[in-house]
Amino acid sequence: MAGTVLRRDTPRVVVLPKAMTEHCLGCDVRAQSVCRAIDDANLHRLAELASVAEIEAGQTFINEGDTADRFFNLTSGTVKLYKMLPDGRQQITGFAGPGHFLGLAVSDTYAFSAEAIEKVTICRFSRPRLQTLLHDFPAIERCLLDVAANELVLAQEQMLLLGRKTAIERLASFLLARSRMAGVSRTIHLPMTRQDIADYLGLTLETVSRGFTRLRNEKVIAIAQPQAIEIRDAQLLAAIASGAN
Amino acid sequence: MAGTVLRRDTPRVVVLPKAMTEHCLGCDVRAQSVCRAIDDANLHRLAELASVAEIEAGQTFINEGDTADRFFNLTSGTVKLYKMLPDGRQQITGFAGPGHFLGLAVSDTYAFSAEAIEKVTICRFSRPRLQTLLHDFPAIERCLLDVAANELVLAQEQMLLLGRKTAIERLASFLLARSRMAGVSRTIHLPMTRQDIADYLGLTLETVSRGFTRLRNEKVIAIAQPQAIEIRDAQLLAAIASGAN
DNA sequence: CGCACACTTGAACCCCCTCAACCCAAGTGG
DNA sequence: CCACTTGGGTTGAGGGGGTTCAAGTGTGCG
Repeated sequence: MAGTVLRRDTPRVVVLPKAMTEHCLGCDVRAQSVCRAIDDANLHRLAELASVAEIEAGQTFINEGDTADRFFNLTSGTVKLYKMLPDGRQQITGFAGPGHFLGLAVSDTYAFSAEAIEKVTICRFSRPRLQTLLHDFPAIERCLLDVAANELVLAQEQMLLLGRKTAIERLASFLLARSRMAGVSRTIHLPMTRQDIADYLGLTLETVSRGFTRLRNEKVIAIAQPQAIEIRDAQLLAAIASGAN
Repeated sequence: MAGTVLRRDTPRVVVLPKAMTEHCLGCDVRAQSVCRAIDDANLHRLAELASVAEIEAGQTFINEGDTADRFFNLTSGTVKLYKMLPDGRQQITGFAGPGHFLGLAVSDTYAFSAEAIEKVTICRFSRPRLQTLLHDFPAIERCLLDVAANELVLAQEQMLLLGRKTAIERLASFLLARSRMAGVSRTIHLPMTRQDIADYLGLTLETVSRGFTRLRNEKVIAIAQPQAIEIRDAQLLAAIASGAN
C-alpha cells in the first residue's frame, strides 16, 4: 500500500505564441502522434490551439477528478498515469511516452492522474477548441478512434496480467513489452522506480526486486544498473510471460 | 485456474433479408447503441449491411486471435468477453449487455473471445463495409470514439480493482456497479455463474462465495437466490467498495 | 429417483505481503 | 577529505489473505 504525497504545482509554460506552426512542422513526434492526421496545409489550425509546457520530474499535471478542460500530447519524457484509492493505494494504468495523447475522457472530469517521472515536454490544447477542430477534420477523429481502440487492447491485456498472472509472469510480461518498444536493442531502459513498476503490476516493490533477482539468477536477464536491464534469453522470457513455465 | 473447453459452433443466423430497415426503425436498443448516430432517413444504409443472429447460452461467437472480419451489436442477452492464458487461466474483461458494440479492434484479429451466458441476439456487420459507412457518416465515428473512451475509463477502474483491491472490496465494487446499471431496483440480477464473477474479479469461485456469505452475515446484502441479490445497505457497500472499510 | 450442475463450507497450504535491516551511490556541509 | 543524510534498491524472516483440495448442500430436470 503506497502512500505518495500529491503535489499540485502549476507546470511552467515555456514558449511560443506565434512561431508555433514551424514548431509543429518540425516536430519529431508528429509522425507517431495524432497530429499526423492533419496535413501541412492545415497544420496552422492545430498549431494556433497549442501551447508548449515543460514539466519537472515528480510533478503532477493531471489530477483525477479535476475538470477535464485540456488535452495533452507528449513530445518528450515519460509520464505515469494512475488512479488512487482513498487510503493511498495506487494503481498505475500505464506509462506514456513521446507521441502519446492524453485526456480521452467522456465525462468532464479526468478519470486518472498523470505525473512526470522524467523531465517532460507536452503540447496542451483547450478541450472545447480542439473539439471543434475535430468536427472539421474527421481524420483526426478517426485517428483518435484508432488510438483509443489500441489502448483498449492494451488495457485488456493488462487486466489478464493483473487478474491471473503470477508475480514472475507479470515481471516477464512487463520486460517483454518494454523490450518490444525498445526495438532491436537488447537492453531496456526503465525510467521508473521499483515502486512504480510494482504499482503498475499490482505487486509490492520487494516482490519486484526479488523477481528481478530471480530472473537474473536464472540467466534470463542481466542487471547492468537498476535502470538498465539486458535480456539474455528472450525466448525463455516470453515463455515465462505467457505462463508456460 | 479455470479450464473451460472452447466451443466453435457456428451461430444460427435467423432472419431478415429485406425487412431490415423497419427492423432497425423499431429496434428497442437503438437509442442505447451506436446506431442512434444515424438518422431515420439514412437508416437503410446501415440496415442493408446488417444480419441478425441468435446465439444459444454457452456458445462462443468471437474467438481471440481469429481474423476480425465482423462487428457486432448486442440487442438482447448478456455476453462475457474474456482472454485466456495457454494453461486455461481465464480473465473476463467485461460483461456486455443490450446496446453494446463489439469488435473495436485495431489489428485484424480479435483481441478477446466472446461467449453468450444467456440466449443472445446480435446484429452483425461486415467489417470492411461498415468501415466505408463510417467514412460517410462521421457521426458514427464520433459515437464510437465516445464508446471507446468510456470503455477505457471502465478498464482503468477495473485495473485499480484487480491490482489493488481486496477480495471483499472487489465484490462490493462489482455489486455496486451492477446495481447502478439496474437502476432504481434494489435487487440485482446476476446472469453469470460464481466462476464467471471470479474470472472477472481475479479471484476463485470459493472466495466469491465466501465473500457473498460474509456480506450477507454483515447485513449488507440479502441473497434471495444465488442469481438474485438484494442490497440492504448501499452506503456501507459503497464504503467497502472504495476501501474505506 | 438419480444424475448433473451450481453453490456453499471446511481445512490446510502457499505465494506474496509486511516489517525490518542493510547496501550503495549521490549529494551536502564542515 | 570525511561524516552525515537521503533516496532507491536488495535481502531476510514471519504472517496472512486467498487458493487449493475436498466434502457437502441444494435444485432442476431427465
